[in-house]
Amino acid sequence: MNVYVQNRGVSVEKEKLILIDGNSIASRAFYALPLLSNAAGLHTNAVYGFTTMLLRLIEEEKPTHFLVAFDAGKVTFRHKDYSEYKGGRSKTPPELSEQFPLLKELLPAFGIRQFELEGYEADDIIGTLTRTAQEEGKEVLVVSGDKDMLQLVSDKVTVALTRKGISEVDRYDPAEIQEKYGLTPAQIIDLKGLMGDSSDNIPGIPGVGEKTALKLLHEYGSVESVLEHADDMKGKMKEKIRDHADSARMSKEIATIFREVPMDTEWNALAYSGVQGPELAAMFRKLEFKSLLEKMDFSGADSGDAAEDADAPQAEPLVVRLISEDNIGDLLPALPDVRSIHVEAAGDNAHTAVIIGAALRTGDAGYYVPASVLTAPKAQPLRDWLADGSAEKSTWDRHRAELALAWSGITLSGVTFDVMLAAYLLDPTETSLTLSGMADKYGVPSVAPDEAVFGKGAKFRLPETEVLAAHVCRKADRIERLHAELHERLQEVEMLQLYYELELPLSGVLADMELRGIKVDKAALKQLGDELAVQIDRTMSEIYRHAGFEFNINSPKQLGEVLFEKLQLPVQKKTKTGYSTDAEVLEKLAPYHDIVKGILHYRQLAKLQSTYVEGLLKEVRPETGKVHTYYRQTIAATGRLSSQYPNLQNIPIRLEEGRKIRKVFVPSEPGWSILAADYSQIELRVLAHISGDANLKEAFTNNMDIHTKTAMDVFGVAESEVDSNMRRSAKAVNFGIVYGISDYGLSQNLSITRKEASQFIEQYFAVFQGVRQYMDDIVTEAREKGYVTTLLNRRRYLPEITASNFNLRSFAERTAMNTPIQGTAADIIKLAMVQMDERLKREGLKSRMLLQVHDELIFEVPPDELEVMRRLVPEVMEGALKLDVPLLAEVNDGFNWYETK
DNA sequence: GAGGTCACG
DNA sequence: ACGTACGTGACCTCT
Repeated sequence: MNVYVQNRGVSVEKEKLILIDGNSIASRAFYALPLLSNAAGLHTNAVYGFTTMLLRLIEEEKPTHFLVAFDAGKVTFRHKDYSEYKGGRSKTPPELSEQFPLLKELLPAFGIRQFELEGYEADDIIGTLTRTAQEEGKEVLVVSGDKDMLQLVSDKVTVALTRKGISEVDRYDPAEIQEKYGLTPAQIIDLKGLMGDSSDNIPGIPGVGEKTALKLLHEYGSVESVLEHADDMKGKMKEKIRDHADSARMSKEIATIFREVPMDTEWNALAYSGVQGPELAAMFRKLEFKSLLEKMDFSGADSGDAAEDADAPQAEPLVVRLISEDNIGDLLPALPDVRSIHVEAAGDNAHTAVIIGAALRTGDAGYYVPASVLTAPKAQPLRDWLADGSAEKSTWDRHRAELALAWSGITLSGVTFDVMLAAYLLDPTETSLTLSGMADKYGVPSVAPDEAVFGKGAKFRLPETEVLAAHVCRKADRIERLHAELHERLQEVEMLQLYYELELPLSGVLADMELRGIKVDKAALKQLGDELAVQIDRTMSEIYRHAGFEFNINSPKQLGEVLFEKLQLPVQKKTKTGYSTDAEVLEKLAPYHDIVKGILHYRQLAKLQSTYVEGLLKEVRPETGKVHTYYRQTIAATGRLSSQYPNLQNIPIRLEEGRKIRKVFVPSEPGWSILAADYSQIELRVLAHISGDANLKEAFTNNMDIHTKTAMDVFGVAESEVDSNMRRSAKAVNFGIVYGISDYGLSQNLSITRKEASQFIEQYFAVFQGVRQYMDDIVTEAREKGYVTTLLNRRRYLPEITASNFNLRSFAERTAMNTPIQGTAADIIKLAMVQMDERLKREGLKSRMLLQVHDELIFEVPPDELEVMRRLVPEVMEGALKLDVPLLAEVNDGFNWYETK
């Protein structure tokens, strides 16, 4: 809040000091946030949380004075009085302690003073400064996660305590402490004296918790007074207080913040005059706080290239030439010199993105061509150049550019390097894959983030033409620079083949598939929707009848109230925010009340209606009657594709009601067929290959039913003795193996005890010893190298594999086991797609590849090619990559997607 | 924008 | 003891 005081007609900002307990806030942030880390492997989550808090405080509080205090020294004066102080506290995890140096480096960039003194804790420093500030009549805000700080509150001193994580704080003034505890700030130490504090190993009076302590204080006022009146109490309480009187006195003393730390308390020494822009930007870059870099917009208005810090490379000024219909003649002679281009288009969905303009970078200038000029008749030579496969250019996201241009009737080819794809291969877990971010990450001159130039969401605006042109040209320039840099890095990690022979060609294949789209029978889909509407209506009435009133079934909150409060059904599971009502819970509740079946049915129908009928209908292009999904090649950490607008990789199949949705996906030409081919057990075959397990390899070489074979081995029975239950268990074990098995996960999945699950796993490893060896080896390898790879050398870094936190480390270990399997399967089908595309072209077939769903490919096929495609597709898929076990692809066709089963 | 739920491999 | 299976995207509610 910004407080102004009228002072002789001039508004003068009131002085305000913020004091932060550095250790407390860093540790709250550390435990509240996932364990982020930067490319150098340094963990940064506590620093990140700290940073967001600083930014918020500066923005909202407008402090004039600022200091962060830290604990210093392992032994404080408190230990002299009480040697057990903070005993039993688990020591600071290394992932947190390594962040303190970063934090102490960050604060100067914020322009914030910091202070620590051997033998004292942060709260003593803060206590001392609040005392002197208050004596001078200054206003203070103390920020901490430690309730002890409340003793410092006064009419001048407010204490803000973090609540659930660090995103929110509760502010306390004397009135609020009175309201919440019925105590004065000074009595907070009495409270501690009585109840103790297990986290600091302060004993208090055993058996006295917050409730009792408050009751005693409300009656007697202080620890001393409580002890004096011990005789007035009865029974156990009397004994407890008498037996632990010394403990209570000492606890109170320990909890009292020392406010006479020998230090400089000069007010002016704490003055705060704002952040050090370039230093802060440099720190954010080092820490890889990309979202903050973008939000802060360090580029400023003076110069577009001002974002660099001292050590970042400077770009020489770029000559920008604005192209119009009148001067397009100037551009044409320069085309042979163009090295990189950038197509700027607005919108997340590449198929509907609106082209803003394009920049072309030659040796000595950047040319900016607005969209209106791109499509003008006079720009035909430019469009011919864009479509010229022998005119080589590099891009950022060639796939997206190709789609956006195609919908404006412009062809893009000749892309020989795509910076975005390269950056993805170098780190497929990169979550904000932006050109601006990659420029900073890989040490080429900065470029402003798009958000800083355009704004985001509803605030999206085109800046004036000169600014826009300069920005897009600068992007083209950075693409050229990153091309050289990333090519070299790909070479260093031996990914050139993966890049040039698989990912880059695939991006073109994907664009072609998506532009073709798949035809949707809209009338049939609407018909399905009408039928669903009737059923949904009926199911809703039934649910309301059981409940006795109407409510929003879609609201988990309202549904929870109905089930667990109104109907008193037994609570099975809680979520962060309340009762869990997911399908697993509802299944368990079904025997208790008839309403539950209705809800399960309603959920199923509602999902189909909203996502697969209404959602899909919205995505059908009126012009073509088709849906054009947008495959994303740089999202999944394992190398898989993902699909959006609409997602065609999660169309229902498991339940018959949903599976009917597939009937509306039809060929785009009359008389043609849909043909689908899927890999059989590709992940387990991959596992057989990379683990080299003899038993597993033999099973696939003999083309056995793998789940039955697993059941035979795990249960030690003959094939004829494997019943459906045994096969089901074996199947679950196989899934578990692929996911990086744990006994707990398997026990959940099979509803068996952990012990039984553990025995299954043990049995499995006894007969598939090569698999066990692989699982052990891959985790060790991940720990040693910091990453795992697929068969085609796709790489995924796993910094958390060495975490001291059990959960984080276990997660990383399961990922180490799973990623080579899932990722190699992704490599294989991607290879098949590139090869399939070539074969279709080479053999002049009219059949078209339409979709990929992780382990299957879907085509539309004219009648006269059905026979050849039934043979060709499995042949290409099975031959995509040679493994130690055969790959098997099964093919089916029909007149719609549903019939390909 | 986050959280819950559920669709797929 | 810790508390999860691996990888995604869309829709809905609620803050």
